[in-house]
Amino acid sequence: MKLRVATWNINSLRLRAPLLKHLIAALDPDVICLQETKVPDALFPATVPVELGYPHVAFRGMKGYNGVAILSRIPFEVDDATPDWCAKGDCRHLAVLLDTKGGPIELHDFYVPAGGDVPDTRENPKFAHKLDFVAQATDWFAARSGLTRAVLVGDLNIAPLEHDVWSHKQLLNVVSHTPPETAGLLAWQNTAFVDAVRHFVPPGEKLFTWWSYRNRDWRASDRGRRLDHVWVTPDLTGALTRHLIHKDARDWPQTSDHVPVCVELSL
DNA sequence: ATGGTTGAGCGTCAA
Repeated sequence: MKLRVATWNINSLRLRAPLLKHLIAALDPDVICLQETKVPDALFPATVPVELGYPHVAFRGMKGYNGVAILSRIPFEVDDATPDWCAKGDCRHLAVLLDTKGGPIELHDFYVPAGGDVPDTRENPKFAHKLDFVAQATDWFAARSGLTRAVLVGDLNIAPLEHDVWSHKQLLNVVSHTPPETAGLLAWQNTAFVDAVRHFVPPGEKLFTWWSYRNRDWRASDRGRRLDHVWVTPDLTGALTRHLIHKDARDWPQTSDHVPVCVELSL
C-alpha cells in the first residue's frame, strides 16, 4: 500500500482551514500532521477534517500558542504515554499508531520551540527551553533502541545542514542554525532515524520549507530555511518512493510562512 | 545594524 504523510505548520488552524483543500488537491496525503494550530481542544473545528475526508483525528491544543493535530484517512490509535516535554504542558507533540497493512506505523508529530531571538541560554530562557526540549527528545528516543516502522515529522525549528539555510555563514549565530541546535538535532535524528527528504535531495543542494513574512518578495530574495522535516527509521528507507516540498503554497492567499512537506512510502 | 510581517486577541507576546 501507498502511504503519504504530509506535515505543515499551518499557523492557526481556524484561520487557514480553507487552505487545507489546496494542500489535499496538491499532495493527496493519507495523513496530515499540523503544527501551530493555535486552538484549544474545546474549540477544535471538528467538522473540518471530516468534510475533507479525514475522519480520524487527534489534537492537542491550547489558547493562543502551539498546538498539534493529526488528520488521517487511515484509522489510528493515540499513544497517551508520551512525555510532557520540559514539564510545560505546552502541546508540542502527538504520537499515533497507524493501522497499516504489515503492522502499525508509529507516527510522531512535533512542534519544537522556536527559541526566541538570542542564542544564549543564560540570557534567553526560550533558547534554553529549545535545547532542553531537543535533549529530552534525544534521550527519550535513545532509550527506545531498535525502533522500527516509525515516522517522525514536524516543525523542528532547526535547519541542520549547511544548505538548509540560504547562507550558512550569515546564519551561524542566528537561532535555528547555531551549532548547539544543529548538533542537537542531528543527535536526536541519529538515535533512530534517517532524514527522509535528504534521502532524495543531495546535501549540496539548497532546500527550504520556510520563508519569513518579513520579505517583500519571498521568492526573489529566497532567504529560506529548512525547518520542517520528515524522518523515518532505517528499515523504511527502502520503502521511500517520493518527496514533495510544496513551495507554491507560499503564494496561497493569506498563507503560512511554512510550506507543506510530504513523503510517500510504498509499504 | 536595523527593520521588516503575521496571529491571537486586545496587553503585548511569540514567531
